[in-house]
Amino acid sequence: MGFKVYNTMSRCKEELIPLEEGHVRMYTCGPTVYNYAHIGNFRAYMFEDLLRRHLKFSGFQVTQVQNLTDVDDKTIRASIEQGLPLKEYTKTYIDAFFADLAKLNIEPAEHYPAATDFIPEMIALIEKLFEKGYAYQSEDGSVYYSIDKFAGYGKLARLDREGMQSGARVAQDEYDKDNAADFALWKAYVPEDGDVAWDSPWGRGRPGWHIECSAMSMKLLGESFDIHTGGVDNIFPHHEDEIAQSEASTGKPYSKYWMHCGYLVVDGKKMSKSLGNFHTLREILDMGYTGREVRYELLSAHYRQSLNFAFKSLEANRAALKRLDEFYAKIKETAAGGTEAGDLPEWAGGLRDRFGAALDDDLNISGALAALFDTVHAGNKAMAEVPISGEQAVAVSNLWNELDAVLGFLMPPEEEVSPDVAELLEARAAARAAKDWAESDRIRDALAELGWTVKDTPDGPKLRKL
RNA sequence: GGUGCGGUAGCCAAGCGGUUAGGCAGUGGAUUGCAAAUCCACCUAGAUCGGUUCGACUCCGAUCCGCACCUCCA
Repeated sequence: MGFKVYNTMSRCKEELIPLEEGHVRMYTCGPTVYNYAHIGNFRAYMFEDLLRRHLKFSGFQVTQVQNLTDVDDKTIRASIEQGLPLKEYTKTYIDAFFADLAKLNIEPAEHYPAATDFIPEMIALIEKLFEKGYAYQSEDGSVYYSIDKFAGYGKLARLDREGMQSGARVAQDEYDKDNAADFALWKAYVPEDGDVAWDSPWGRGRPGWHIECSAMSMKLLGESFDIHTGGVDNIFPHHEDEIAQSEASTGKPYSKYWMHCGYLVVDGKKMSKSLGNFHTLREILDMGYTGREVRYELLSAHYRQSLNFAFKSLEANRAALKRLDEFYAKIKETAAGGTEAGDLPEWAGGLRDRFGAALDDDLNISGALAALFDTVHAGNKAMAEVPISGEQAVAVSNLWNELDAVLGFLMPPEEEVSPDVAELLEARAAARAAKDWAESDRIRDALAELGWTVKDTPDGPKLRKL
């Protein structure tokens, strides 16, 4: 049984069979670097991270490309407002983006092409579209794509061209186009663009939004590749237009599978700047939540489902992670006595298969987590009766590492015990030996203030980070 | 108007035509010097109305409600 993914193109789950055996090439739409990304954006990058990690877990080699959109209306406007060159302006947010990815333990992609580094490729692609008769230049100098020329236009979004109601935005934008729905490949220079412009066969200007993804994906992954992802809001127009540009220029199928994640919502509404209900990652971290807790939150609902963000769930995640950490700590303590990995204890035997099978079903993370927690429960119960051997513990620990390669939140943060904490712990042990409970409790409170819980177990006191 | 997604216990969230999903919270108990952790027990759902079926949360239809997209929002 292979890995089945829901393909937006067919609206069905299909088994993932890469064009090149054993190697999945995927293009994941990345951030527009005009501001800090909000966690709604990271929901998408988190879904892509789970996808790539599960592909690797399943034995595929992965080549992932994630673009950085560093030129568009918003970046240009903001850089001019701040009086900074475009590159300098976007650098801040590109750096912030990578810092945030690291906080969330999102694995880096193989390539992060920036749009402004691929202008020649975009121009070449537009020239090809001219040659093939899909592009035309309007009076203002801009170049448009004629959607009427491309028979497959609308196949991804399943547009009913007749039933389309022109939105307010179309009306303002219809000036020189053959068809109001035609989209820009190249935008002629306007003074508002400042010094952001490139020379092209059609005069100075800058690329349209969709062309960068077509140019960069085909350059780095080939004219046909396996998976293209993004948020559901990208289905139309962005991905539809990418297909039109790419397939018209090459005559070949573009991406084989299209995967789209649902929104992150706050109070039932899409997170957006206009509603003022968005949160950046740094803001959440400043409130004292950890990247790990946010990772768990963003990962714990199925990717095609909308995910309701709430601080209350971050609290719940903290408790759930604590349960996992408690279990793992127990395993590690036992594993310290064994060197070679032995057989898994019976209660952990089916976990890997159950976990993998759940994710094979279009990344059913809930099923995978249920398998994990069931095992923790079974393990706690079994170990309370009969301790496992060091060799078995090593086997469980290895399994945990293997699953963490997919989940990225199983490994507890390092806990370094400072000397004064260690001293307090000893003093408390002495007080307890002398049955001086008042002193013992006082020291426990002192430790709590330093951020540590102490637990008295049959094997002696154990420290845990609060 | 077109297209798509969804409504599951206090909250979050899955699978499944009949057999306990899971997490968090809550209650009672075991354990503990007291705790913590853990275990045991309890609480235990399927928007509404029809239909199919021996049997439906699961399939079909209708209705209601919520959300999103319909030209540069992940």
